[in-house]
Amino acid sequence: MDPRVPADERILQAALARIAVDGLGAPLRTVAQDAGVSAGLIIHHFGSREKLLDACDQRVLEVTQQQKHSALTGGGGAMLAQLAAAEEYAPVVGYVLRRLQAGGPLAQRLIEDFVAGAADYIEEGVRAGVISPSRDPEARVRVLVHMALGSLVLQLPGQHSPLDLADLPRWMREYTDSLVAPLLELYTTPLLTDSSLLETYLATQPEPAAGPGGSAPSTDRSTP
Amino acid sequence: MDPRVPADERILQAALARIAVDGLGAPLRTVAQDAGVSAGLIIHHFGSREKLLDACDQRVLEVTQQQKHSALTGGGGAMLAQLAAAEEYAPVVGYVLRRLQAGGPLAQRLIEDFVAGAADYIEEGVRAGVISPSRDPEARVRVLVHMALGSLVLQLPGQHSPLDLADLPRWMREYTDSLVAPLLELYTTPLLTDSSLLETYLATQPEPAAGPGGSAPSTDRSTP
DNA sequence: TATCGTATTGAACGTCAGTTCAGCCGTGGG
DNA sequence: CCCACGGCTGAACTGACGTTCAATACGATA
Repeated sequence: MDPRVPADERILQAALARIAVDGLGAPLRTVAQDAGVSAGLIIHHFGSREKLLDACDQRVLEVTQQQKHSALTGGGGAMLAQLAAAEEYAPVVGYVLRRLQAGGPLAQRLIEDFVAGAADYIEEGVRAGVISPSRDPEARVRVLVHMALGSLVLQLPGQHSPLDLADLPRWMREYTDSLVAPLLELYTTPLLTDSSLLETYLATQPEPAAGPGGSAPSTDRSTP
Repeated sequence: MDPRVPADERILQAALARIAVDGLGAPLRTVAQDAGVSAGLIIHHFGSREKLLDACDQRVLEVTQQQKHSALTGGGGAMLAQLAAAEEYAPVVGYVLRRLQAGGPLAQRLIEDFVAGAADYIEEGVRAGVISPSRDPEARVRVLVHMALGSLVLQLPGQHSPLDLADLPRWMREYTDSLVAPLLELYTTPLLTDSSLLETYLATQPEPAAGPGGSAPSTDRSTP
């Protein structure tokens, strides 16, 4: 790899790409080889494997924060698709997908970020009159984002099958394309012909919670 | 564990439960301890760790096949919730969630099974008049199931955080409950106020594919 | 030039996990 | 009674991986 960029940066990028391809749990030595350095140097710069992953997480958050204004067209995952289209970001997107797949704190954090971003976008749509208002906008956005990201994660190859980074943009585009038609139909024509289900359900439920957190389940992630 | 049931069966059940709790990659020795046998005996009976997982997969398929007629109320994941409610099945459900999380062939297979099951259920709803017909029923079911299962998988704890089996029924119920209100709204009131998006999109697309496989992307799982 | 600190390496270490293997033990048949 | 055999164990082997460490190369500084 290009030795003009400092070793620690090379290591970070190699780690993002390698983990995107091989999944979390990619061996340190593999990352080292990709970066053209020894395994010991990674420890020297980052302290431990864990810390290296922390640095990757940090980098990811920087990139996604800076891209926050991106559109969430189509249900949520399209921001990722859009990012992945700029091929320099493919490693970051692949890493994000692997993180979402693996679960854990960063996954939750990223999901919340996506929810927040989508909330703004959806609200705009509501103001513009192209999206229906909701009784519980927070809960609705949460559901939409969970479904969009979740269905994307389900398409990932196994944790030990490689993810082809060069092919990632095409792959994501292909999948999101396959979703557009049924999603548009689903979001245009009501799935349920009878609104009595909703009404009777609402009749038995209290008003949607007003405070932050909405109707999400317990946030205790330790014993779900 | 009860020594009246044969050792190989005890091992299988221990493996299902332990993997549900600790994720795939739970050490053989841990499973062995749970089953009250030595690690060597697992190899003796199943040949290798890989083969043991194959046996678990087989067992899962038997259980889900036999439960195929279950309802998919609420969007798809509810079959799992229903199964998990019968606490003897909690290990199987946990194992399925771990498998879906990890991706790979069994995950794809299970998803396809769920799609098939949901297709029947949805079709019934359409005939009964409570669910709108679709231009592309297969694609619609696929999207619904992917979204339902995907959002569920996203809620799982990290692969190395334990999943509390005893709490699984309550946990799943809590999550699906939190989905009911926004989902009912989403499926009763059109999200998009204007059908022109759908119409203009359909105008640029050919008829939905008629053959099996629908509008799914390439089925090549090796290099997505 | 001498020196010091930083970057970097390659070998070695400890651990963990899957697998192998030699043997033990109880049971049923000769 | 003896023995063979299948279930079963525990120790040992092997490979992978994170981490440590002593040694080296290099560049800045006095």
